[in-house]
Amino acid sequence: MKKKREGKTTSKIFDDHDHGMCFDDAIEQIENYFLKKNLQFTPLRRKVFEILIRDHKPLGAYEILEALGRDGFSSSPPIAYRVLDFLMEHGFVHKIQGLNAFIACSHPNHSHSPAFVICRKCEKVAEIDEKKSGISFASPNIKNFEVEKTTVEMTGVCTTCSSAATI
Amino acid sequence: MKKKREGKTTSKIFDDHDHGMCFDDAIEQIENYFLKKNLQFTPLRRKVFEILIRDHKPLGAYEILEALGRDGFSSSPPIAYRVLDFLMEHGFVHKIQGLNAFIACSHPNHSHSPAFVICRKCEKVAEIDEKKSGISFASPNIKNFEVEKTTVEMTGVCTTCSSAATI
DNA sequence: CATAACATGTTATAACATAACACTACCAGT
DNA sequence: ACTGGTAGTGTTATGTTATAACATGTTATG
Repeated sequence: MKKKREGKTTSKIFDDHDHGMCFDDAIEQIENYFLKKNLQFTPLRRKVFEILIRDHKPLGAYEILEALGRDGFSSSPPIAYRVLDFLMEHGFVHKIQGLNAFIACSHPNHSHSPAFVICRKCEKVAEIDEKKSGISFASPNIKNFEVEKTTVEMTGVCTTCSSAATI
Repeated sequence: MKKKREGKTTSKIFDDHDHGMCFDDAIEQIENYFLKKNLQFTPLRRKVFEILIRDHKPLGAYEILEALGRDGFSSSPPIAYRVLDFLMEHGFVHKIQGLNAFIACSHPNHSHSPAFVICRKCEKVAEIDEKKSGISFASPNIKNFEVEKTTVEMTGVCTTCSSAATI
């Protein structure tokens, strides 16, 4: 394995929601959304989403595949990538470019341009609002260019990791 | 090839600098920087930088390797990745995460957090200032987290591509 | 029930990236 | 000059991430 993605520790910014609640809510929200949009929330799609929302940390496609395999699903790469693409299209999953990994959306009811804070030591990731981040997309439209999608990732070290150890 | 990276067309935002000038200036700037910092601007490093600044478009590591091979350098993967890492450390090259590609820095004299505008049709990329982008990092520091590096990429369609064809 | 659209399965391979080690050149201290 | 350290490059092998292409199954609909 190139990286471990274990997530030993935790910093405040990463803990501002009730995760048990988040899980149930998230499942309900995605169910409602799919119903409303007449999309199929198939067992495979449900499983992939559950794997992601359960851990609520970024998982690589091949980690998701392993989990699928353990749960009796097919685990050849296109399976994961297709479902992930689908869930991303509808905003329930985001890709963390800096980690080549995928994470369940923390704010599925907003139509938002997500921003992520990534600890390079514990690899915990928080999805944040523009407001909280101190970042602001005052006008996401640039002259002569129509922006369709924004990627914003902030990498650094969380308090817990920085206080815990030698850099 | 998975992708072509041809860059057929052009939109205003992508053309706001004199590229001939940019090339010479850039070489001079990097030379001065290396001199000042007592770093070696070796033939290999120079060549990689030239390849990138010459095209001034994002190139994949393996495209750079091909170019190195054509110019008589070794072209095994670590060669490119090592030099690219080195040039990135010093801010002369950036990685475009959305394309798994590398591009020479357009503003090497700023110490900046670059932002990129990427046309998903022609794959042209522009590096922009915070100000021009309408984006602003009002306070890149987040409570309980020290941001070391930001990734900002805006993907969409440039005017030329959108006016040229059916979406 | 035909058929179109969608979903999943499978094989193979492409594209991207790093580990580990070898070799050379150069410089500093003795 | 010898020694040892550092930096740069070269090489082999392999690890990791992602997609193409095609087959099969499943569902909704006329």
